[in-house]
Amino acid sequence: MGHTMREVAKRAGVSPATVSRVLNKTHYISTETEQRVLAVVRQLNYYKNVHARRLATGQSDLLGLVISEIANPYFPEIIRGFQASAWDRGLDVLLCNTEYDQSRTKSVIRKLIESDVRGVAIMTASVGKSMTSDLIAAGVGVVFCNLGRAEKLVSNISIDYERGISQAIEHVVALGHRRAAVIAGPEDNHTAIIIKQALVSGLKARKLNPFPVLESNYRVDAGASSVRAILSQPEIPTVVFCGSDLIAMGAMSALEEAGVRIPEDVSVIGIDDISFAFLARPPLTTIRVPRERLGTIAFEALDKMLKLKRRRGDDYYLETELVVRRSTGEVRGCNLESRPAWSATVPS
Amino acid sequence: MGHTMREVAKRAGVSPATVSRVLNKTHYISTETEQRVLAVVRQLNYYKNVHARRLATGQSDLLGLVISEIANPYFPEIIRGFQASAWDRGLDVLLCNTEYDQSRTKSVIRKLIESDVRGVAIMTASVGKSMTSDLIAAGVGVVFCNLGRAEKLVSNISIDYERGISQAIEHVVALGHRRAAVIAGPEDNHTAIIIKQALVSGLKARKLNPFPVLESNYRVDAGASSVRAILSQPEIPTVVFCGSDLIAMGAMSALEEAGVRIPEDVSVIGIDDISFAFLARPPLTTIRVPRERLGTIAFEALDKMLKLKRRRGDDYYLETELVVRRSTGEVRGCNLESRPAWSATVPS
DNA sequence: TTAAATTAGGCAATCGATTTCAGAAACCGG
DNA sequence: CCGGTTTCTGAAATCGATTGCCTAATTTAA
Repeated sequence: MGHTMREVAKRAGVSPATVSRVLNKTHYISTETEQRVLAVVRQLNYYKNVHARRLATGQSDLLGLVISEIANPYFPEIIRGFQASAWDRGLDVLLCNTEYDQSRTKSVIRKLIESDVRGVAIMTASVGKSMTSDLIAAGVGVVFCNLGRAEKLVSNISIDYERGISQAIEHVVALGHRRAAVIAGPEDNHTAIIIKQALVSGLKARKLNPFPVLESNYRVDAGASSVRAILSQPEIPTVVFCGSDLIAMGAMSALEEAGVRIPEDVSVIGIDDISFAFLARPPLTTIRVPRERLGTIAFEALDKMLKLKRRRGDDYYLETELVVRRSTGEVRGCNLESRPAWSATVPS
Repeated sequence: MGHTMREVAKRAGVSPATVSRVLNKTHYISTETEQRVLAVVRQLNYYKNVHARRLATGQSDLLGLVISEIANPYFPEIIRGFQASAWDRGLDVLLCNTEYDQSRTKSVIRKLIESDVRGVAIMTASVGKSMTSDLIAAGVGVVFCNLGRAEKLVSNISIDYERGISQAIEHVVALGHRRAAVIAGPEDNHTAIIIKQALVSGLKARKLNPFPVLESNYRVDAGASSVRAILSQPEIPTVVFCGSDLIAMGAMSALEEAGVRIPEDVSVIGIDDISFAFLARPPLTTIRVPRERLGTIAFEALDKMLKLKRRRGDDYYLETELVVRRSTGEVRGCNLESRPAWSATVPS
């Protein structure tokens, strides 16, 4: 296929060593030779072989980024932030999705080690910390999101959900809400658990005892059955806190289909601020998680850790904040007589 | 960091060659030796180095997938289809985004060649065919979407928009619509152009002269200014065809903010059927493009082409179909008196 | 019983670039 | 004009795995 460095060297009348030095600017080379070499490179349309390079240098200008699922709208901004930073430093990114599958996760990690990546950002919360011991053992730096604390070769980025959540609670309290429900993410995801706990304890602290507290998944149709369960309660909440925007949009969709108006009858709040949150009807009030920044910081955490001789990681923190749109509104007078009508339209 | 094959060989009392053969199952090895080697591999927690492997074999179990932007919800399903198929065959995928940037596209292609990928799927329509001549020259197989025809080392997948579009037109005609507008995608994207032409000619064929025919981009806030332009016309269309779901959702959002009801006042139709289309309010009637399948076929096209000795590509075709949801409805009596009210609410 | 075939596994070249070491050429102050 | 730098370049080892060629040992066939 392509030409080798040796060929370039021959045609330019120099040694391969010189070609390498010209291409990598790693040594004094006379301008004349340099030009000659570059001319041949252009003429031959020469491409260097990264595999050979990586083998020779023992370094692999590669970083791993592990997410759970490419179709989940939570991830694109993270990927973009991470990739952009990596590219700036001349590093490449190997994007891996676990598809929520254990064995697949294992082989993804194996692939990353075999590829001799310099570091790995694990941005999905469905990967147990234990699965990564092989990475550490192989000397690969790791950065987590919401999982454990910094140690050797491990950094962690904690997202402070409390702040955004307490803003959100103040917001709905100010609007007069007294009855709140929670639809949290799946139990096997530790970020979902953190969010749920923050939601429940924050609500309790304001004497809004959330009920019911349900669990959902991260699929697009999530929230529908939860909404059904909520609407079948004797007392319907006036505001529903959702563990993610996806859940919130699913919930809004199901609520509307049941004839419940948002925010007149029920307010809905999401978490993440995915790009579609503002295209939702009504535009979704949500707690923004700075995901592009999360990706950037994940890169920087790795970069810093790998530059250090003793490769101790750091702890990073990221704030969240409330974004008020139109899915939340003042609670209306307690018109309980309209409730039976909703119940009637709810599929059994 | 990790151990080398030589170490494994030494400990197992065999030659590196044997270890390689055991690991790759490429030669007769006695069960006994095999077990001994595998035991050492486990004990040492040995990982093979893919770079060395690729260099030695001159083959790179790597495929490239070029998209324009990870945040665009058009791509996730394509990526998933492509990646899944590749994984099944033991191949890895290098995901590259052009970010709609020429120079970035160039360096992405360079990277792919340097990585010695076996083939590349170019699924963005913002890459000119000319940019890929280097790939062909390097002997890398390429598969396009909606771009040119099959030739040596080149396959193409054509998406047949006509079918879905004509279904959509029949649909709105049946609902009594006579005035249609079009908001197409950006002019620098040839898929957008194809769609626009199909839309306009299909409409004309049914004597629905579309007006106005506007151009938008693929950003989330697209369509807003187009909607403004449409609402300021003396005659407002009863149905708006959009060049993508993203545009459609932006348009719906802007329409609703202007006090126009969907579908009572204006019907909206999108293209793609992205995952959010059915979470839109109202759920979006759209023309489904089978994107996961597109990814799968892209892989198969490459796989087949690269297996052939004379590496001629093939032409593939993909059908589209109308998905009717609730953003389209019967046209109402011509209540022109309500038009000035809308205009009044439109920001100038 | 001997030739041929099959099975097992080692030796060493190879892939394509990087990099250490060392040598040649040019330059410079004294 | 000479020893000492400085600047430029080449030879060759190296990275870690693969694989063609070969040798032995064992089995099979004739």
